[in-house]
Amino acid sequence: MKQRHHPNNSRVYPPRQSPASDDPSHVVCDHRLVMKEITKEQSLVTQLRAIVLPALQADERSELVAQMFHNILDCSSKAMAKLQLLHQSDDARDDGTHVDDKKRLRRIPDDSNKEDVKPHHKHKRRRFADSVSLETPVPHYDGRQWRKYGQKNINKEKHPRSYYRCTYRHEQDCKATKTVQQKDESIGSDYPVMYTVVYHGQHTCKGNNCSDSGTDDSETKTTLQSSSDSQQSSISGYCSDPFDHQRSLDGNKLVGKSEDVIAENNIYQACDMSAFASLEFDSWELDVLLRFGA
DNA sequence: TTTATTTGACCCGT
DNA sequence: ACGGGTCAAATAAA
Repeated sequence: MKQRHHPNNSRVYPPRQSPASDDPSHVVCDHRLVMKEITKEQSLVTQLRAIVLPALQADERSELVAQMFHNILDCSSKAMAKLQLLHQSDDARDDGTHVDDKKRLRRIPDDSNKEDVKPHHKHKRRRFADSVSLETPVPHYDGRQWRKYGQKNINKEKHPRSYYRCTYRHEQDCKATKTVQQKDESIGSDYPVMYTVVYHGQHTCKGNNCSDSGTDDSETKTTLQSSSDSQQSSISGYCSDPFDHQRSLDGNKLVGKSEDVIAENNIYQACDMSAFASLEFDSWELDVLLRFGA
């Protein structure tokens, strides 16, 4: 490694349409707005949980409170999952196109035989049939193991964009990738540096930490109690720092080091994980965060 | 020695 | 031609 890595950015996937028109596209905007609000709500609830639970005595009441927090987050996660389904079906209706660029729509041509025409091609250009973007102060802590494979300076962006693919890409042919880009400015002075994370493709791997749960909301039903001790004990023992912990989960050893700014906002690191709820974010992971935040 | 990251080059879609 | 996603050799770290 020659230099510190700065996963970066600003908004990668802006709202697709102006809400001004009354064509069907405004529905997509509504979805985005609602999803954004739910994400905020999840974040706030998670933060509140991190504050409240440690303050309670370890008794039945605290368990009840923990369960209630979990239920609230679970509801939000389900709502988010449903909205994403709606959002994706909107994309699917969009004449075979999807947004992956702030300036234009990328077409998805049917070039299934193109590769045969040009066998010398070193690599295929990935075509993103599905992607989910979110903003988070903890871009690497999503419970998956990622391996960085590229970084680029993006036109008109202050910070370079980092490219990650699933660690099990080769072993298990998992096609999932993600890009991380730091936003130019924070939402507010009391908020940490935010990153836009865009996930492409579904995880098909089954290896360590890589569940194959997909976005099925039924997968989020594990209880706080039952899900925590079994898995997290083997993980939380690695470190006491949220970023070290994240590194151990991610397998991206460097990424955490460059985020000193975020490290000053542990509460956000520890709590603002709810944005991943719709991305196969299991409760044990939230639980781990909770402990760090405590 | 193995594994992960960096980074310039390559490739493709627009 | 340009912008951005990916590759892969070189390099660093464990």
